[in-house]
Amino acid sequence: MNIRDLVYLRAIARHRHFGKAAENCNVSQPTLSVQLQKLEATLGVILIERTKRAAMLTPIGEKVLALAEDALGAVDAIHSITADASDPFSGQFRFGSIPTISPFLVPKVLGVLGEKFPRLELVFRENITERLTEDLLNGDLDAAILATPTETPRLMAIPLYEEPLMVIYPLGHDLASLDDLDVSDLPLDQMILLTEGHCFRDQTVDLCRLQSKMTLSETSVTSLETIISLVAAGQGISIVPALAHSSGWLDRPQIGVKPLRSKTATRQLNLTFRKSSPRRALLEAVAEQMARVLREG
Amino acid sequence: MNIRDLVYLRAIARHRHFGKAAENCNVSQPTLSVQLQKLEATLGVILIERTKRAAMLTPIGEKVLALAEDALGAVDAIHSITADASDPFSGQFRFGSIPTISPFLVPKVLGVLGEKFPRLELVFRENITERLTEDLLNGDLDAAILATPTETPRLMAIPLYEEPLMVIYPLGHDLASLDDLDVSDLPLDQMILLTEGHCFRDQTVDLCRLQSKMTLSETSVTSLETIISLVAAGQGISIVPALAHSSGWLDRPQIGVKPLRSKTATRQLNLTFRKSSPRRALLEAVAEQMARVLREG
DNA sequence: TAATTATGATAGGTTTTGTCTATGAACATT
DNA sequence: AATGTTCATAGACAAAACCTATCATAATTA
Repeated sequence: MNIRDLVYLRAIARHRHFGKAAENCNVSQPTLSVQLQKLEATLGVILIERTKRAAMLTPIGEKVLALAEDALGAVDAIHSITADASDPFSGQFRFGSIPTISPFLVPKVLGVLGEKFPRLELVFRENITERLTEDLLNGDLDAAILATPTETPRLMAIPLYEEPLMVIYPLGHDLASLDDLDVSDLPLDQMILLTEGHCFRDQTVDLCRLQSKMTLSETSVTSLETIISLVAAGQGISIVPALAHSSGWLDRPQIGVKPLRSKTATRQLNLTFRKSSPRRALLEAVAEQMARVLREG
Repeated sequence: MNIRDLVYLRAIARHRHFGKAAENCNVSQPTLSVQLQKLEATLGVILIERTKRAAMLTPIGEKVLALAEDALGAVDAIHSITADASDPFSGQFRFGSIPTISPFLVPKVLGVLGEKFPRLELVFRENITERLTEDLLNGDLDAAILATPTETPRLMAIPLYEEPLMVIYPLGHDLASLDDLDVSDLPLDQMILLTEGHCFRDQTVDLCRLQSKMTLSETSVTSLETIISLVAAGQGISIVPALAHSSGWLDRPQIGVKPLRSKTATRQLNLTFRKSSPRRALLEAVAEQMARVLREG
């Protein structure tokens, strides 16, 4: 059976006339005759009672027509939702980011994207890199802002921003007197870290292990906010992403902030998504907006 | 768009794999690839995100699939109701008969048809010939038991029974002494007739005008039952169909019954229906049962 | 009653669509 | 690097839909 046949049936039922129905369907009258006969043959039932005066539905034809209208309604609905969705900048856009980025970036990004792509329905989800990657792979997420290069073969990334890292310390700390900080200058035993699972912890730890021989502290907390509070309370020092500074999170009287000199003391923010994603154009446009927000603040 | 394409979409969505879906649909994998691409092209939307690992639905694909399932459900329903209805002795059978037949015939006919055709859903409607003919023509009725030959060109009839006519009179009436009655023997001024619209009135009047010069009475009532009551009360005589007699309606102590001698004093009962009716087999079987009931009582 | 008109069915040929096999390209796994 | 898996592409072939021309039958009109 063909959807076209159901359209023909509907037309014949409405016009009660093969010729007019054919005209309405933009086909010839024999086409309609033949196709309806085929439909009737496949169903094993006479749907239309033919007269020279009027073609009328049989009782079973009425029932079939009612169901055909249901089917055609669903098909029409498919056409209408896909017509809307053929605009690449419409529909849901589900993206995530990691906890060490989202508080500084996402509020602004949501605002800008909402303004630039008003037909886009934005859905945001915060999680650690591992979970976001899973969600990307199984299709629950369209994109994620990550700070780690994509190792998963099915994913790819557009670079957004190379973010410097900053040292924060209590104002009275020895570090306050040094001008140009390097990792080797840091008292690593005083370092407050994020707990396992945060990619930013791994990056910090790698950086320290690479550039300093001092033993790392084992103090760890679950959020940058807690780190900042502890530093403000004079409980240690830490390394935080520059965005935390430019977003005003470090504007506290008890905290000093200094950049790290090393060129490797940065993290690379990327917009990561499936290589197979059919929404490349949208993803690139979104990445461009995000990069602009990051550059221009 | 083709219903088959929706089946393919569903299969790919379920198996998340073109090859397995193709196997499931009994077609080759390229067929599925090509057809899905065509579907996506006509809709202007990517429905499936292809990976070497799994083929997964895009968000719009999910929505389209949901609607496709609706459409396929309706199509399945069409197949299932038509499979049931392909039995010619199933479904609704809507028939009617005129008031001067139905009380004697329909109770028995309903019983017999219900027994012989248990899958048939019988719907009965009593009305005068004119209304029944209208209902036949516009398709609201499948058949009607009428006592008039079909004049309408689009209708045809199967003869059921040639029914004699009987004279009824009050027991003390003059007619009681005559043996073999003819219309010309009847005192037409005492005749009680049915009201206009009943074909049986017309037939009676025609018969009397043809075979007698006496002026007809103008007394008329709306039912045979009233006629019988009036005759029983000694208010006149009448002509009634033989079925009224054989059905026991005339078994009253005050009423005498005699047949009319004339060979034209009969009415022909027919099963009338549209020439174009697609249910010829059923109609003929039904007519046969009705004729049997009429013959065998 | 006969001619005319209207309607749906049928036949034969053309175009469009669907399907197959064979093969290719991209990626994942060994 | 080699192998295997997966979907896409190409070209040939088959099926289906469609069109024009024509027919048969019924309804209408002369």
